[in-house]
Amino acid sequence: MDSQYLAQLNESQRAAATHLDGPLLVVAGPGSGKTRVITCRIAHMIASGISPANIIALTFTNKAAQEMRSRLEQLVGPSQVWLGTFHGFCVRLLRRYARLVGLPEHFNIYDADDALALLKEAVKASDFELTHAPIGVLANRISYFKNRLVTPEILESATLSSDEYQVGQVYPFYQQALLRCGAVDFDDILMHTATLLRSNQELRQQLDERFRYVLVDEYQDTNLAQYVIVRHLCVDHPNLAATGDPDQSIYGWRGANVKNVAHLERDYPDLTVVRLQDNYRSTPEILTIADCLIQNNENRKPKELLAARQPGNPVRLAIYPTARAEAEDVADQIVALTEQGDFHPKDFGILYRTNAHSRLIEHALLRRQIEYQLIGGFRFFLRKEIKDLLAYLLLVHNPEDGIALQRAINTPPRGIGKKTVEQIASYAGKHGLSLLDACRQCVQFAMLSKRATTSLKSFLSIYDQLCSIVHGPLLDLLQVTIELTGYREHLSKQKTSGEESSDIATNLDELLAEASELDREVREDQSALEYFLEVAALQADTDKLKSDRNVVTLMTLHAAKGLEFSCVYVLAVEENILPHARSKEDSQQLEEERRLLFVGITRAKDQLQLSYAKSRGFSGQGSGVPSSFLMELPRSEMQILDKTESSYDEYHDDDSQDQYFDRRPVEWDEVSQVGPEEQGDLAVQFDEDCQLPPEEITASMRKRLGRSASGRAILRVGSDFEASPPRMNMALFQKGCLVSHPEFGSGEITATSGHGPKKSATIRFFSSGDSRTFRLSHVSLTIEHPE
DNA sequence: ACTCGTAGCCTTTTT
DNA sequence: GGCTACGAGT
Repeated sequence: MDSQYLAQLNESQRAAATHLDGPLLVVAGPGSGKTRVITCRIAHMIASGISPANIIALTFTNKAAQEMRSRLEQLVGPSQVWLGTFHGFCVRLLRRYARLVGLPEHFNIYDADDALALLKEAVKASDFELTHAPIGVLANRISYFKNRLVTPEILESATLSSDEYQVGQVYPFYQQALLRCGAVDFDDILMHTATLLRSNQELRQQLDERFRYVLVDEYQDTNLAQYVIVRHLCVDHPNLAATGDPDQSIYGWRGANVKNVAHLERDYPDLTVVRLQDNYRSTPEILTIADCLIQNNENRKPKELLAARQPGNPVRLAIYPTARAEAEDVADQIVALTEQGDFHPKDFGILYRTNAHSRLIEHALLRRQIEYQLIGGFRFFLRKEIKDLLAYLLLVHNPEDGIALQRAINTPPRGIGKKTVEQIASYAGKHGLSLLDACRQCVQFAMLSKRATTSLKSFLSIYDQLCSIVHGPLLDLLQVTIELTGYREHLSKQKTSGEESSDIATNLDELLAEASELDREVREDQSALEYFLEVAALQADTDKLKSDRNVVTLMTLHAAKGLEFSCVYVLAVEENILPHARSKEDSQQLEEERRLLFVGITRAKDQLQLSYAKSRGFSGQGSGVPSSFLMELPRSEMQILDKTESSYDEYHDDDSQDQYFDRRPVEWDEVSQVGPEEQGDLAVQFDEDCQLPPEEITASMRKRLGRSASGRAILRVGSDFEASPPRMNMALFQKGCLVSHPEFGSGEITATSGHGPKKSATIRFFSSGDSRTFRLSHVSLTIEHPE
């Protein structure tokens, strides 16, 4: 029975899965069967007599938790194992022990919008001018503080750089405001929990005892707060099993600290480390590319990716004239591949750096009537109509919630304007009242205009009626809210196009459906309302991703972590986009960007295309410069699809959807030889006479990057190693040399560094004036002899 | 108090 | 290209 599922595991997987007591670190490369190991391990633990109630497994996303739960259920059926996200777990704890950290039990959870609104108020209240930092930056800084457990109190006694000074001034005000509203933001959820565990020994011991076996997934993405939480749960029972991959650490900007992985060895000297290096997901071609890329990270322990699969297709690097062409071609490819019947829509994942990049590809897919699901962007619960209604529920749940009140008080518009709210707020401030109580007193003492008083009365009456049914079914509560507020009438009055209003109606229905579903699944000891609000606050959009829908998936690289697709397209691999412009100053951040691309690449099972466009529609960004990461990839191992020199208009004519076929005259297997007309074009000139020390020659030099005169797509595969490997004298590339780069044109070498296969040259290009550094073994340079 | 128009601002990535 | 915040008009 035990052996049934253990037998499916390889040796190291089994070692990890059968480890019971004591600290364990599983370093699991992409596609190495990590989730399977975790679920098998839990199953094994239960089979070995460990009570499921003593086991907790923490993930970052609900999606990951669900995946794990369903796979565990396949093995052992429903169990009492605590399986959930960090945030979900922490909220549960905080609900129970709210008072220990100074929170009301019915605290509300603020999403980014609410938190930002509150921060704005706090900034106003603090009387500091924000001439320099935009509010968003401020919010990020505060978030960063919180993730590192820097409380306002600590901040007081700290010396701040001028950069941090402003944040230091505003942060305490913001935190006070949250407290007054009886609310927490996302970061508070972790920070308060860490505080709770740190300052309550007894409770800590209790929980340590209760959760004797702790599993943490994606450990490389834990921040200090999460580290502290986990650490405090694993003192008396140090049975912590962390799984992760430092190469997939992509949340440093959110305070995640890869060093937490290394700290495990410090904290637990008897740590058992298991490495899962066999990759069952991707073809060797894809893994080679991934490996070449990630090796460029200096700050990294070498790690191998061992391909378990048979060779497949080469990875493709596609170059497009415009972002539009990129989108259209990718869509064409998907049409072609699905029509051939080899792939289904659900096999495709289209990944990009920022949400904004989804637009063009969405258009392209829409026009071809390819169904897709877009992950990220705006979440369901962030929609205006949803938030409007939720504001009432939040207020009913927690009367202190000033942000919710301000949203609800005049939606739908009932004549309570800014001015009135200001008066109420100032009255509340003076008397130390919540906004809601201030409202009541203002009505009672008739302190406002008659009109405002009447409106306020009706608002308060709605509120009171809702409160009276708060313990009933959630569905009723929502429906009564809609009725009493006249929300539907309000919507129909709005001048929205038919399409939009039907969208909104659908959203409302969906909300009601969700509510009635929660009514059914809510546990006895829990308030349906509270549960609902938690779900609304903590459910990310990625969680709604449904792998059973047979549609193409679009999402950011971040959201793609943990997923896999047969065919992956990574769009806009361009300088200032994939190494994002804002991450280039700092080498740490740059490496994180590299890991991000690594994550993208390793999502692919069978086919992978990386692409960039020479021009990308809107202003400034991504001026068509390929990502420096692409320079780190061996062209010899890739297929180049260059669509830049063809006439895009011609290609783009309406009924030209077969263009993709037309322009792939060369099949995968036929591409080893170079046509005669192209030989003169060979990008690399070889000096046959020159004797080289062997280390000056690398396999990667045996490459050919070709492009036909007509500019038609030329496919090259560098597997023809036997075909007289040409030798190039790297010594020829010296400072002052004039060279030509296949993608950037002519330039001058301004510096060289390194030796042997690592030798690289810095080139200043004449056209752009930019300097870039290339590893010579990875780039095809032509030496230009000035005649 | 609300609606409509425009100018300036953006733009990472997410629980 | 898209949204938001702010301002003038009703």
